[in-house]
Amino acid sequence: MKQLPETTSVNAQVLASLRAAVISGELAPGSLHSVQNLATQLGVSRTPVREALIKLAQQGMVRFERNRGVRILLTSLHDLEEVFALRLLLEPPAVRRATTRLDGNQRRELRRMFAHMEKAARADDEFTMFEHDRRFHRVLLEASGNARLAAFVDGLRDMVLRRGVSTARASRSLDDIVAEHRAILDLIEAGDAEGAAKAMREHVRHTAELLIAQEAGADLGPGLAAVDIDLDWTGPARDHD
Amino acid sequence: MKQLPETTSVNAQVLASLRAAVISGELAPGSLHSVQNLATQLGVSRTPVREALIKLAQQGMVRFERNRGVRILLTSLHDLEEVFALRLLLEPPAVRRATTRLDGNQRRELRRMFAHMEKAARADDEFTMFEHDRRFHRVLLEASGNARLAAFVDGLRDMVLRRGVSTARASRSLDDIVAEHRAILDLIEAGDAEGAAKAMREHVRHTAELLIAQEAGADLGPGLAAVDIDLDWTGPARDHD
DNA sequence: CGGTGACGTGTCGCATGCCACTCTCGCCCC
DNA sequence: GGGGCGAGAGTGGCATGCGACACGTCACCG
Repeated sequence: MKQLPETTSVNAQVLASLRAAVISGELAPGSLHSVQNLATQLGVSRTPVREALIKLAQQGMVRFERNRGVRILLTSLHDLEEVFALRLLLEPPAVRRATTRLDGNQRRELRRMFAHMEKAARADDEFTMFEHDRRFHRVLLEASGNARLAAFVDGLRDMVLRRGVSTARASRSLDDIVAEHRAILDLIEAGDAEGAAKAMREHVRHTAELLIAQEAGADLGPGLAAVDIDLDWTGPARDHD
Repeated sequence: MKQLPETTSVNAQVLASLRAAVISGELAPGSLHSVQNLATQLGVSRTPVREALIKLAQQGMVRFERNRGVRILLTSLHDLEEVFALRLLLEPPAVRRATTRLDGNQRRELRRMFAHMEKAARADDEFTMFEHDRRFHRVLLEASGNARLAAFVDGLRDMVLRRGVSTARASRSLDDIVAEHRAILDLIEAGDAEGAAKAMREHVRHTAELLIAQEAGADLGPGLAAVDIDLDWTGPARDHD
């Protein structure tokens, strides 16, 4: 038997497909779909589709509307604020912790992800870039030793991807993004937990500001992207830099 | 028609029942159950039970084992560490934020929850006490304006309840718990965001230490509850007080 | 001509059928 | 008597049946 034991369940495949469809915008935000239709398109029955949608609903990507269909939820400005406020609270401490706990495999994996990011950036391959960006962050989160934290933050990224993938380019080059990750990686390699945490904080904050400014601009028309939002709940004294 | 439109779906009822059963220990940690059995006991079909279990599985309370049944997961020491590390990272900033954003209704609700806690403590009604404890925290989390944060932290409490409800009494009286909440409430009422955040931090940390020490004692035998755990990832310089 | 109500279509939520797989237990062979 | 194996019961995962409800349409009535 050469048949590999890696028989991914139908449910998992459907979940991946639907998640990708929502993120890519193939299922437009705000639109309504029936489970039956989605099931037919995916070539499976309604059950696994419904179960996958339940999971997505728990994550906040869709919402069931009784006897009407399933609504693809849109990512509002407030959603972005929530996501980045949480990432600002969680990722820097996770990196601080990860720096001292990283084992050999994780360190190697982190370097590998970063290398892929660099390569993708040189090739101007946006999709691959963000793919490994996400995995870079995930390795760090898992290295913190807190699986719940890792899963939660990783899930938050889905919300952002829908807005971010195709728009981030406008305001920040792929090289800039790589540079921010390089800073984080270097400080981790140097064992500077505090510096790495601070670098991560700046990275997340920077990303947040660009995305939110852009989103606000898109909502309110061009030119008035300066919205008064404070994402950073971290400390007692906040000075808007 | 006086029939209220509040017809809770079967799924929601099943979800509540199963969650309560897991938390109360009626479904013992580590035990295996079939969907068919649970459905029969609840008087419904397999479908809503399965869907509710999928939600619980996403939350980490149970796990599906193919062709074997549904495993009720146990809360390990490490799980408690994860939960409280997250609560320490999230709840103090949430309270800091909530203090300045609390509206009239929320403030009233907060006072009401606290009053119920006091009353339950006087009546030595542990269950009602923890019920309103949870709602007290939830009001605060929601007042922070971050719904994702509120939902996430509230979900984390399920993990703790299973261990906490029947054991917390051993090391801390209900009055002590009320006192910690009174401190938080007073500082919020006084508009002292920083103080309230600090009080919340101490409250969570205190709860964590008691539960974890107790759990570690239960696991390793009595007398060696002094386990080296640092939950607090918050800042650069940690001094174990 | 405008409003209203009944009907038809489409949908979810719940129930049930079906299949492949796992585990157990007892029988049969050695 | 002991050990291996096969049949049966039980399970989750997927497919499908079924009823109640929401909404759009259109005919009918005022």
